[in-house]
Amino acid sequence: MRGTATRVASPAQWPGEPRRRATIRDVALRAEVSLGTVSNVLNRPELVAPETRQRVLDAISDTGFVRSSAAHQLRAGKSRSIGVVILDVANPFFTELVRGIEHTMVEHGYALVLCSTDESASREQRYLRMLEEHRVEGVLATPAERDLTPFVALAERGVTKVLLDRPAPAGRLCAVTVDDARGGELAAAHLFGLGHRRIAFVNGPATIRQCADRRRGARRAARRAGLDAGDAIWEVLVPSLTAEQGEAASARVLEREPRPTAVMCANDLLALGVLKGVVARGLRVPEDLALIGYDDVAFSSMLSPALTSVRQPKFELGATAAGLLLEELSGSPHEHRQVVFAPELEVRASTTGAGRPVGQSAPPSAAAPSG
Amino acid sequence: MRGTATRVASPAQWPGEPRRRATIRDVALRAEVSLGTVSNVLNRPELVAPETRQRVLDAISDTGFVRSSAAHQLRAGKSRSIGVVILDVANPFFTELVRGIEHTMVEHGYALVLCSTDESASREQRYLRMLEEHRVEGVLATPAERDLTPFVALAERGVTKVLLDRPAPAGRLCAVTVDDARGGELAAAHLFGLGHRRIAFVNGPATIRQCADRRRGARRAARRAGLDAGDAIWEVLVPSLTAEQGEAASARVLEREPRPTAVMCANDLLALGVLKGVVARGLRVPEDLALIGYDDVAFSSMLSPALTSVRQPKFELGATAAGLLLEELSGSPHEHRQVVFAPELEVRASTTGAGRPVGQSAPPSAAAPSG
DNA sequence: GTGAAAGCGCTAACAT
DNA sequence: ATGTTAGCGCTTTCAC
Repeated sequence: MRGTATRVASPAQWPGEPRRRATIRDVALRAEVSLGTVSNVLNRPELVAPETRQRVLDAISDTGFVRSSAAHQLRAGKSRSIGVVILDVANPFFTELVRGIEHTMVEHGYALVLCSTDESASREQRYLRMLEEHRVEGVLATPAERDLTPFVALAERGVTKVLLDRPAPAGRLCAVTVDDARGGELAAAHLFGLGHRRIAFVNGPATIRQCADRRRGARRAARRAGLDAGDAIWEVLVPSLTAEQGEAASARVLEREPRPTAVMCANDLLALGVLKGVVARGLRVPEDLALIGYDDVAFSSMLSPALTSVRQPKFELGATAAGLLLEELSGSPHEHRQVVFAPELEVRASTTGAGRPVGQSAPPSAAAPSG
Repeated sequence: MRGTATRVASPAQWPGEPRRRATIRDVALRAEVSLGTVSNVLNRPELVAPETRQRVLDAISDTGFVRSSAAHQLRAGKSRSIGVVILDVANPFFTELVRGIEHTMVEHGYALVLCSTDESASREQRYLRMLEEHRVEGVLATPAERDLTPFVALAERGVTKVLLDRPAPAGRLCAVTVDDARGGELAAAHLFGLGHRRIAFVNGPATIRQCADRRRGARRAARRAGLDAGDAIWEVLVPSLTAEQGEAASARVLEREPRPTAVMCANDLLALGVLKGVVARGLRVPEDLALIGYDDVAFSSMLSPALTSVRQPKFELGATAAGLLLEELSGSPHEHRQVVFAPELEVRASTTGAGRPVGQSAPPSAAAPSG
């Protein structure tokens, strides 16, 4: 007789009991079918008779059954998850990137495990280990160190990997980057085009690839403008790319004789600090000093004056990286590729004065400062 | 004979072969010990003779063995991971919170699965499902909707849970919040204390609890200052808490007759927008209009003038939530608790004019505007 | 269309 | 100190 359960698969548990989670077996018992049938309802419902299927579905909701992804993964061999290793969750550049990644991965049914290393190699190490234990199918990462061996090693142990914002050793890995030299060139060329001839470049250490590349681009722009890079660009080094460092650097910039007519910063945070320092000294931007940032983070357009900046396609960067990973995971014949995005110059009032504040006519374009 | 392997546990796999991952069994074969011994080396090394242990360790590194957390979890019944569900990864408030959580959880050997819902109930639903499938031991979450039933349901299915920045139904769940009414009161009281009598409050919809609470606090401050809340505080409603909305609101604020002497914003982004709009119209902050934000996000102190704001202890909020979760997970007798943090007023130049720019003497405190 | 059974990689209790 | 063994919850042939 159907109605007589031989074993209790009770969803209404004994109160006080630490309630065991329902398994596929409990569902089978309650629906009075076999274990395999429940699995079929879960994975290939079309194989199961509608009536049976419904009974199983009811049993599932009655018991509050939720499949165990551990058991699933163990049996099926795939975790349907990927690891994302970034340098800093608190940095808007990376969070935009993550959104891009999430957008495409979630669509394909993958879960993201996000790891923020705070640029520490040991934290990175721990996280990579954890991701490997979780058998993530792939990893998207911005390496904390120059040395890529841990990543190449991981790749050789069979974990598919795509590098973010970091070129890979040719042919060994896929990578998605932005052309930072081009970005530096865009920024500097913009300033030279406006007539500036003495530019301060507030930059981070050359050990950071992005900083080195942007510097290279800026110097290229100088040469292309027929200038001597050493004369036209005066580099002010800061240890880290923060607003505090920018403010400190502004003092050094303004003391310099002859005073630079423009400041170019390695990122928007530095520019924010410079802006604060400059304004505090009673100088006007861009009339007394033009200012340009890098990254075009969300608040840049809202500053007064709005900050000219170089935009990186952060969301697309993430989405593309995810796409490459999916391609590689799909198993279709795959050649490691590097995708390089082009940065874009976003011109605003901090260099041209041409911002158009609401309800007030735009001031005339600032005259090019005398060389 | 030891040296004669009966089966190949070769780490040097056949090239072209999709290389199977080494299992504990491969390690045992290579180290010529039993499966259980390898497990012991992994989990209770003190039980294994040093010499044997070393042989196993060598075999582990030779084979590139990495334990499968799926199998581990299946057997051991614990996933050593928790889920963190936030509204928006791109919001600095949440990323600081996450850092706080990560800080304490990683110390205790837990992995974090971060989920950003973008305030969508359906995404939240999907994520909760996924977390449950992963058998996370607990969930820290900021619910996307007012309705907490999905969370309470989850809790009743045995997943430990702590609510973030959201009070819980009494005794049903743990929760960690900041006293937003108090924060609103602090901000408004500060302005009243400076002599302001006509304050514009740029606020989001009352359906957002934080907005409603901050409003309530502001009105309480008015009453405590012996003022009529309706006269002293003029609310300007915006649909979302963004800089764009702040800029738009600034126009409305300035058109009002008599013009308010101060603006209080429901968050720093709104304040940033207001600042931009106000400056664009040629008004000075705080001389013509004082401005105060909420959240004290990173860039606020770097604005010109530096923004007075109400700080929320974001990191501690996260760390405390993680602590509550750990306590509950530890199985020790536990009563659901609500921890309420006190916000703090961070006074800067945008209300007092007393900022002290580097290398320049501080201007005298702005005189209180006439009532 | 449904059920029985093998086994994914690991842990822990027990035997030696 | 080391080996043997029974599952954890699930998927997936393969019979029926």
